[in-house]
Amino acid sequence: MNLFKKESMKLEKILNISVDCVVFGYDINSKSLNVLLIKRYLESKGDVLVDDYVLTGYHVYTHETLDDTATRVLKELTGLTNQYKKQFKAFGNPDRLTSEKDLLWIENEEFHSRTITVAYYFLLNTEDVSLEDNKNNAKWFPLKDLPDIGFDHKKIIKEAHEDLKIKCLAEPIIFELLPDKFTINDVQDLYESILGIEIDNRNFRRKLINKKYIIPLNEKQVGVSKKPSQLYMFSKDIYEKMFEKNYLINI
Amino acid sequence: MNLFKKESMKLEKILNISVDCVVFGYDINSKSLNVLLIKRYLESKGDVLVDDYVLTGYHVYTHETLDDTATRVLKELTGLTNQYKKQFKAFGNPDRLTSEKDLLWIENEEFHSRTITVAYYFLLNTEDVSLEDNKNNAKWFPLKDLPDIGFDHKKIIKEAHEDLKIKCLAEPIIFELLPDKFTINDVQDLYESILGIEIDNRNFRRKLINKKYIIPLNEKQVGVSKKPSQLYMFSKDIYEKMFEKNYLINI
DNA sequence: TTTATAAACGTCATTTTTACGTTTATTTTT
DNA sequence: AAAAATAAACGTAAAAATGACGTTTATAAA
Repeated sequence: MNLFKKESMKLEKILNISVDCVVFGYDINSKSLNVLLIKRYLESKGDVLVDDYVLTGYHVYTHETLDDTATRVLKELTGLTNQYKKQFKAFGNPDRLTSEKDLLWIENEEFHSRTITVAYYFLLNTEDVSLEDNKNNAKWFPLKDLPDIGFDHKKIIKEAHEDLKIKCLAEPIIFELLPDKFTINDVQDLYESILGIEIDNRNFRRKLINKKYIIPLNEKQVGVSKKPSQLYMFSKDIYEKMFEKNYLINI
Repeated sequence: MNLFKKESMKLEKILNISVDCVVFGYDINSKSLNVLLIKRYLESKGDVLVDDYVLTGYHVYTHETLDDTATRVLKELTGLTNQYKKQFKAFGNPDRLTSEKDLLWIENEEFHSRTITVAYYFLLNTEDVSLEDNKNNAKWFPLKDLPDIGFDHKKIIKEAHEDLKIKCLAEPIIFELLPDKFTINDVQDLYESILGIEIDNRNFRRKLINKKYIIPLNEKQVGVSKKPSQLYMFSKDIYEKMFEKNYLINI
């Protein structure tokens, strides 16, 4: 988006179309795959009417692309702009926002109950996000221990996770969730978190170390008790240069 | 969709949301992967204003799911209702319907220029569709030799094809494009059409024959010159029973 | 100095893939 | 009726990848 556009065009929302973002963040210390959610709270006359969490999202503006909407939404919540982003599905069931809580919430907001949302997921590592004084009461939740979630966002998170599972097997997007310098075990732990499986460390290590784009650094972990492990980085450049589509039919 | 809904609810279109369908059909005789397109023709005072092809699609009704819209659109064009269907992407660039021809067309129609479309693809075999006296002038075109195409539908077809390429490597959707009885070479030809690669017949044949869900029939091809080949069928049942998610990390 | 432990390396059998050569069954031609 | 042509189908051996383990090593803590 350029400034010209921003200033000269009215920011006109499309009231029945939104983008919702599943922000996945991996916490390398707790080895937890997390989702960033924002608080939805409404009370009236002392009664708590709505108190749960939802995905971050917003309407699409008439002048912007869906990708731009997603980018904007992530930026507003986290300040980040260059994270891996994938549009994975549109959700448009007529009853998707029709629970009692959702209707109460919508009354207070400026959007239709019959809204179709285009869902994206983002990949980043938890440490890159500062949640100090964010207006939305955003909070990380482990994917395995989600709170009460509004709208149809639980379903959206589940489908994002399914897409991520498939995608991380075929593309090196796993590194988007890790810091620049990581250990082989970090990668394994993350795969195990995403896929919900156990992997043999010795075989996994061999496989990864043999990749030319997994580059050992002249550094080791510091501040760990026990043997500190070797740090590696992922070279996207090398990956892309050596990449040739592998048409392995695997049915 | 049930009759009750159909009769009691007004069919109210959401004017800025549509579903477009990329109908892939494989023609086993010509070994051609085809796309079903409908004619878009407009003239005024003897001048031909618009004359090209587009995907079949329609608005989403307020009371129906996106999946239902796609199913409805396919049925109206082909009469078919049980084909493999996949929602693969939403397209919502603000300029996606703003070429001169598109604007002329839209004037005559009942939808917004700022429409977001949710794109699906369907898989079937060309022979299952009868195009006799269809109102839309629908026609099959080889994916490799598409005509002049309106809106952003060329892009949509391209992305559908990319999704199909990836998907057919990991799931047995290839059989959705073939007749019930097929030869090993049919499957190979189809993979080659979709992926645009050449496959070693001897290795491919061995691989496929060893699958328990590829079942040899007591039948051979008839009416071919040269050695007639063995016919096989695909058993979805067996596939699903023996299936266990294979978490092969392939990056 | 010893101990505990996670990291890192090694081995071998099995399976899968790759890259070819050969045989077989059928139709068409002679 | 035999021969020729050809697509279908089968076979083999080397190389690569995987799976299932056992062993060694480097470090911090005891």
